[in-house]
Amino acid sequence: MSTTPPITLLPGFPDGSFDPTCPTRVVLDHVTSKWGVLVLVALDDRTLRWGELRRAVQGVSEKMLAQTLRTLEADGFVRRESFDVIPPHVEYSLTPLGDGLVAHLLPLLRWVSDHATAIVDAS
Amino acid sequence: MSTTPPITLLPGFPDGSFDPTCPTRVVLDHVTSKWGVLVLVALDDRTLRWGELRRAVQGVSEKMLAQTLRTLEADGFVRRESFDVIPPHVEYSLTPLGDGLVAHLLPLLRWVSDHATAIVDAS
DNA sequence: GAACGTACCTACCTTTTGGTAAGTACCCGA
DNA sequence: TCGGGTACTTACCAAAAGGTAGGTACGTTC
Repeated sequence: MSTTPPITLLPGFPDGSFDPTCPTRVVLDHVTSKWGVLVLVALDDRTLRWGELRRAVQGVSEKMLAQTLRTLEADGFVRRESFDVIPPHVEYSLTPLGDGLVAHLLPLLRWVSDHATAIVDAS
Repeated sequence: MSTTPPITLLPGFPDGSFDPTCPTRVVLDHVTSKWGVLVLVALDDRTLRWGELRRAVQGVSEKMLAQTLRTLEADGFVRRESFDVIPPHVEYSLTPLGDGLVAHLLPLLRWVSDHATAIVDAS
């Protein structure tokens, strides 16, 4: 009660999701990075090659796609399978962990997609 | 079939959520901005004052909190109520639209929170 | 009367993010 | 042999994001 009131953390998240050093923050930043959501949702229920991903996630640069994929792969959301053939062939898909994440991202993106026009028009 | 194959857009999102100029992208960027998710979830089911929000969303600077709140208010997710008293008193809460959004953000944050430690440890 | 709390805003500077363009290595079709 | 397609990486630069520190205005408390 003396310096800063110890009252306000966050109900329902007693584990410290709101602590800046918490792993939740790190993972949340990866997922909600500029291209994270789009790449993950693009891979929902299907396997795509590098070039297909680029065309699916319109506007992403090669550099950003590579960086995003590396992060998501390191987190265990995306599986990269490389076939050692002469014109390179690489396939990207979701891991079971990625499936679990995307199950929550899809309804979110759907909701945003449904309301976006009204929201932008109003502001 | 001639230049770039017209095959790959995104199934389930024929409206153009993956077009860089689409409103969905704009709103998604606001919501998934560094502090957007945290601020929105902090306001779930309760009204907070400026100072309470700062303490709740640990690590946010005043500048960023103000900027985030202005964006979310302009989008119609957050309501700002200012009482014209001499020590300033301002309350922030979710609008019905904000409620709808947070309904999807909560399970996402819960999932991330539940898996974050394992994910970070593995990478 | 000095400090503190309220809710901000502004200028300045640094850090991070992201885009562009080029390069790599190999093969295939024209 | 020239260009195109495959899947990237790297260097360089611009833009955006974000932090710090200060200021504002007023009243209450010490």
